[in-house]
Amino acid sequence: MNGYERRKHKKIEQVFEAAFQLFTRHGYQKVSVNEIAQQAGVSPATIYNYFGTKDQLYIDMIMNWMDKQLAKYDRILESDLPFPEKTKEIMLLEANNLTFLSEEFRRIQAFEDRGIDLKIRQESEQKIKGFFMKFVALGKQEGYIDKEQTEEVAMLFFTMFMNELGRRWDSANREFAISTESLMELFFYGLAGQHHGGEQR
Amino acid sequence: MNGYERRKHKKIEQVFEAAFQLFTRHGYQKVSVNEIAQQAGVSPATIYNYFGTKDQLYIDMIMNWMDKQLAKYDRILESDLPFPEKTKEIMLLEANNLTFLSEEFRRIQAFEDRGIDLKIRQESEQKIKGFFMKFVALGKQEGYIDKEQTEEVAMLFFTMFMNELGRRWDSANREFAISTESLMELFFYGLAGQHHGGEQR
Amino acid sequence: MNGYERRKHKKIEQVFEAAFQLFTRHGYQKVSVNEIAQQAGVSPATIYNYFGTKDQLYIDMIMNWMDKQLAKYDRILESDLPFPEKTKEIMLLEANNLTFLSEEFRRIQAFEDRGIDLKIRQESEQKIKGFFMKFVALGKQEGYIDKEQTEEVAMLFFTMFMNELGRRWDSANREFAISTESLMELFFYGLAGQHHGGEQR
Amino acid sequence: MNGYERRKHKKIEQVFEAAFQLFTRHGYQKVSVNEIAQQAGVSPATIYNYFGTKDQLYIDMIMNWMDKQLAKYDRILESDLPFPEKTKEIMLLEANNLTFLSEEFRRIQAFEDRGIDLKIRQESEQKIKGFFMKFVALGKQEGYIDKEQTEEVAMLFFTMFMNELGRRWDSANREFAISTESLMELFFYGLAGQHHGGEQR
DNA sequence: AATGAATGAGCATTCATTCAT
DNA sequence: AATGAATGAATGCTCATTCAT
Repeated sequence: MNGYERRKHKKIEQVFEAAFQLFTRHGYQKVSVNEIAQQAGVSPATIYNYFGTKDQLYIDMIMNWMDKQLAKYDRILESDLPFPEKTKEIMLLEANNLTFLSEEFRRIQAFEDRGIDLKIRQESEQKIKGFFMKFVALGKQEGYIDKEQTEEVAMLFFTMFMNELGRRWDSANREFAISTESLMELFFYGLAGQHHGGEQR
Repeated sequence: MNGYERRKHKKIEQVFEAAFQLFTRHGYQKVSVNEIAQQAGVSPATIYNYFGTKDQLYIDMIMNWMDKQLAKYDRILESDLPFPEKTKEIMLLEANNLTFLSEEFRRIQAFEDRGIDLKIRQESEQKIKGFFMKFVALGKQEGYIDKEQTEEVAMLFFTMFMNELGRRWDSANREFAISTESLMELFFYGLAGQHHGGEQR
Repeated sequence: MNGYERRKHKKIEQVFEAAFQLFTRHGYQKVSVNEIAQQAGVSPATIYNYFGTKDQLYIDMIMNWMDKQLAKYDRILESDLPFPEKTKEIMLLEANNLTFLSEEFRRIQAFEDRGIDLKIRQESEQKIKGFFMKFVALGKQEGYIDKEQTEEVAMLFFTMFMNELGRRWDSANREFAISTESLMELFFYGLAGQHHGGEQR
Repeated sequence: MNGYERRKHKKIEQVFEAAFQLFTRHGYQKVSVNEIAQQAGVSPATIYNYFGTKDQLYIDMIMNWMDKQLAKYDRILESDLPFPEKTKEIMLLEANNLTFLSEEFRRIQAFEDRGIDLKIRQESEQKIKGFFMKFVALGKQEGYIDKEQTEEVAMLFFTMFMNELGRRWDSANREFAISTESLMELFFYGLAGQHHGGEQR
């Protein structure tokens, strides 16, 4: 990377950071490109030079952010912790960011019809899936996940929890924080609890 | 109700319906009051006569909608179905609406500081809680919910599922629909599944 | 006046009073007909039944108010006070209303092109002029007004003072109140003061 | 000033001019920002880029205009004319603008509570006061203003005349124009006239 | 390559006025 | 005679985007 490219890269990073902060704090619609430009210390025109549209800036920023997150999770997965600890770790580590991730995923779908570069998306989704496959496989292997469970269902269940945790985290200061113990309990054994027999139903 | 009031009531309902459709389809920010007015067949000024602001229209519409939903759920709760069937029914019946409900709840909090009529909100929240209390009590009584479980945690868990179902429903046409069987299974017995012993951990 | 007419008259008076209060406090443009209707305890439609337009309401209200004011001033003129006292009395009595009167007069001119009933205006102007003629004649007779002075010029001078007094009165609570002594002094003897010789110029 | 700044400055001047014309002709409320933009040959957004609000545009425009006026008056004060001539000159020179100046001053006070930049205002008021001090001092020195007169009262009296002149000028085409001779006479010697003895009162 | 300046289309909101009852 | 309800047109202001430099 020469001088030009380094500066360019740095500006892009500044834009990503400003965009992330503002979008997560106030939502996509409430943040103007000019605000982002100002906070990033560049001109709005520069943003358009790089990203073309506000939508594209948004998407690129998410992708960038997601890559960073997944790298973190991978590191945890490869650590020596027992499975439930890894789970808790990942869930809690960035819980306050997770709502953002999942909600934005849906939003991205709304953009699709505008000719977004699908390759990047699919690539990222591939990465997410890769992470989950590893996660579920590990859980099964260590006996914490029913072997009959498909990866897809487990993935859904896991993200569901992450989302919810993110939500609770966010509003924690307000009404109630949930005990992570109860949460793990629910995660692994459901509403019926750990000690249910099999007689119902 | 005389002629005036009947017409007034009808117009309000038309506005609620148009607002619901448009807001759920395109999101709060993307829908203009004029659009709603047009679709409802009234003038924008009429909307402002009734609701005062776009925010308030939004909130009132949600409250109205929520009341209707809860009435439906209540009816199901009071039916003769077995508990898991009731659960499934409620979760699925209006699954496509549920994302909306839960996401909007959070959004409403953002309005709070603008002097929203708290009474109405609290009243509605009371109703929701009332429904959950009944639901959880029933589940415990019929042995499907661990008696140690608090209402709050159960409530969280339930809404979490509803949200997720709503989400999947929405994108069902695309990649994967989840089997409701797996879902119920997860709901009651968690990731570890129905037949786990107690030996792990 | 029978029952109908009495009620009608009363409503009109209520409207006049509300309109006067609101217009003087907030200005013509900032006050809506609906506000006036509400404060007067009638429906906006009623106002339109009586006055036809906002403009006309405005004009009628001014005329009504002016008649009442002039009646007061007439009573003072006919009293036994010495001329400067009468002058001071009239200037101060309703000083806080005067700004309104004079400023609105100009505003009325802006309405003219919309076919306002000129008769009423001219009639009122006639009354004002009548009052001034009496006032100036009295002043001359008692030696307080230079006999060479025309009525028109004296009238202008007098209203100028009234206006200014109104203004100062209004902002009195804020910066400076002017001494009525200085004012009277200026009124009768100008900037050069009472004791000027004739040597300048 | 480079190319950018020159163009920017020019646009601002265009906006000031359009705003001045329209506001003075039709009043603050009757003129829309879009109209000003159109007459100035810029987009409404440009106006908002520079001024932020209609209120602020208004205030800035007044301040700009006032500075220009005061510069003119200063030049007259420093000329070789005798004092009454200077007075007449200043009063008449821009008489048609004066109503505007004084009336708007009051209006500006109404803006105060909205966080207007007080520094600019105070600075301008300082300038006005500076002009008056000079004016009154000169008048006293040349024997046209009673040495007992305070600056404040003299200032009030002077602006009162300016206002009234402005008013008459405006409606000059209609009913009566006032002779500047009479006016000067009144200004210096009041209603009692130049030749009054001291025997009244 | 980067930017300051400019914009047009759009949005929430208001208000004088009308009309069915 | 009086009104509650309804409205269309207008207004202040915003923002994604473009363009001259």
